[in-house]
Amino acid sequence: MAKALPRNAEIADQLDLLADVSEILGEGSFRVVAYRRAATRIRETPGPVAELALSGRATDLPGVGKTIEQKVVEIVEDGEMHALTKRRQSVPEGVVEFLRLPGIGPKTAARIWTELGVTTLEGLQAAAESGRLRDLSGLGQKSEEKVLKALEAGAGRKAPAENRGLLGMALPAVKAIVEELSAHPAAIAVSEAGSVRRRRETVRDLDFIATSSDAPALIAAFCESEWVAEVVARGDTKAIVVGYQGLRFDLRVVPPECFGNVLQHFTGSKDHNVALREDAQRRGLSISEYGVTTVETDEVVTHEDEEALYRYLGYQPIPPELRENAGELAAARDGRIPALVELSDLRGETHCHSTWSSDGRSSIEEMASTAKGKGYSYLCLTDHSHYLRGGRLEAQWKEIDEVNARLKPFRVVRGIEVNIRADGSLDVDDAVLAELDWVIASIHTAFDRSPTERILGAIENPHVDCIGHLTGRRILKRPGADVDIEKIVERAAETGTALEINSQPDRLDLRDTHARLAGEAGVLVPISTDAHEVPALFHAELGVGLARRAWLSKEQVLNTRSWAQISKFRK
DNA sequence: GCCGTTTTCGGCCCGACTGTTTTCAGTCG
Repeated sequence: MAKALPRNAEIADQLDLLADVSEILGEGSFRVVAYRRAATRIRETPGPVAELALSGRATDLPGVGKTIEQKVVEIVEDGEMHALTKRRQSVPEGVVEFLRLPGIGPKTAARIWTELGVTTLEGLQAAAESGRLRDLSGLGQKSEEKVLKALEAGAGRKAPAENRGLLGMALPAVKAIVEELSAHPAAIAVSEAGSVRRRRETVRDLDFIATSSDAPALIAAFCESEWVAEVVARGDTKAIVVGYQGLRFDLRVVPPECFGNVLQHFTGSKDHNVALREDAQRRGLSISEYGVTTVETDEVVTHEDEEALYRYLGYQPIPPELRENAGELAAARDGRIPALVELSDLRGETHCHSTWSSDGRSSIEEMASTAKGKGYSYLCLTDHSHYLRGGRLEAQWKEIDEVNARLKPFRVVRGIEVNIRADGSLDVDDAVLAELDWVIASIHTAFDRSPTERILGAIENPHVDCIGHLTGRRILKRPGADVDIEKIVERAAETGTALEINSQPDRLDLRDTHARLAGEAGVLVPISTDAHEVPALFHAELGVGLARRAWLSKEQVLNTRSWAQISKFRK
């Protein structure tokens, strides 16, 4: 068997570590920024970057030049990045962990190491407790307290991802707060901001921007809401509170004339803003949250809304979901931002369950009438295959027919979710699959046993219409199968097999970069909920957010079509 | 180390906050 190529995440981690270590060693900061930028780009690339590097095409990625490409090749050919190996020999491992503590950056970490001789988190704790940390100029008692507090909370050892929550958990709260603040008499405009507005799959702090006729009154309403468990900070124009679910909410009230500038700034992403500002700077403009300054004349222009701001800077307005510095600025400059799919474009559900699956909690009729109430015209009922053996499939069809008779012209489609076994076979015979109107094939077990080959096998089956939750990941819990996304997308496109965006809050699978690749290849991507009960049908909104992050338009999303149109698309 | 609708060399986002300081470096988002 050929040597496995390093995953993009591993390459990116090594570059980030190289950046950390280099920074502690006091090396040129622009090189450090370059390492980090390349790491982010590589982490967000859907296909294997190692393969690109080997064929000399990694330099096509923005932020990756000849030198970094060579470093990737080193990982493949020598099993290590030499620059990293060399620097790690001079910097103790524990010193890198100092960087994760609040208030400690590379300069401070280096001084704790070289001036105090402390090289471990335990040593750092001891130094802080015995008051030796304040021996360093610039550090005092408060610094010691902050370090101790963070260490006691387990910081340093914890991966940053563990502090994040699912978008699906935060979004309902965010929408409720926007609604509540908007209804306040002192509110003029209220918007969500930050990563939740970009619909990132996980979020940490939740940001709101508002304009108001009476800022302190709006701040007061925010801080005194009944869902607030703790007020962390409260001023006249800014407040931070923590809700009972443990989420942190941050409200800023700003003057109406610069609402667009502030909202743009706090929506991010950081990388998008940096790239936007660099681009502007080359044209003699300086951008901040307060406005756009023409450097030569010192003239400042502010904007009440974001669209006007982007137009002033020479771009098409860029939807928040695209602001990740992944090509959106060049596209917006050339007028190539697509019209992204919207929730209201969906016309049906393509993956859901009922009480016919033992983990389902709602009846067929409950699911169907809810879908109908949402304005859908069809719902593919795709109960798990193993609950439909021994005549149960026919019995289920009888119930479907009865429901259809009652809900006409709404249609419940006879579908199934078949399991792709560990050996790659499907757990339902082809003869049975041939009788169904919609077949989803999914991996549910043995994610590490040749997942790519098993999925490709399912794609080749003439009865399989769609692959369910491609990688099987559970966000913040398990990483999902390491699939060869390019190969899968290619065969899916050639065979006319759909690849779903599964909207379950902890799945969101295809993930954004994979869905973007699928869309570019011409694969039709349904946005499904995989709902096992009525309320989960409303998770479609999360899938739509993901599809928008993947640059997908209405035309690229399968279930923006009628069932008659989809029937024609089937193999 | 990367990059170019002024550049293949000489640039590289912007401002707030913190803790420690009498003017600022480091950190953070």
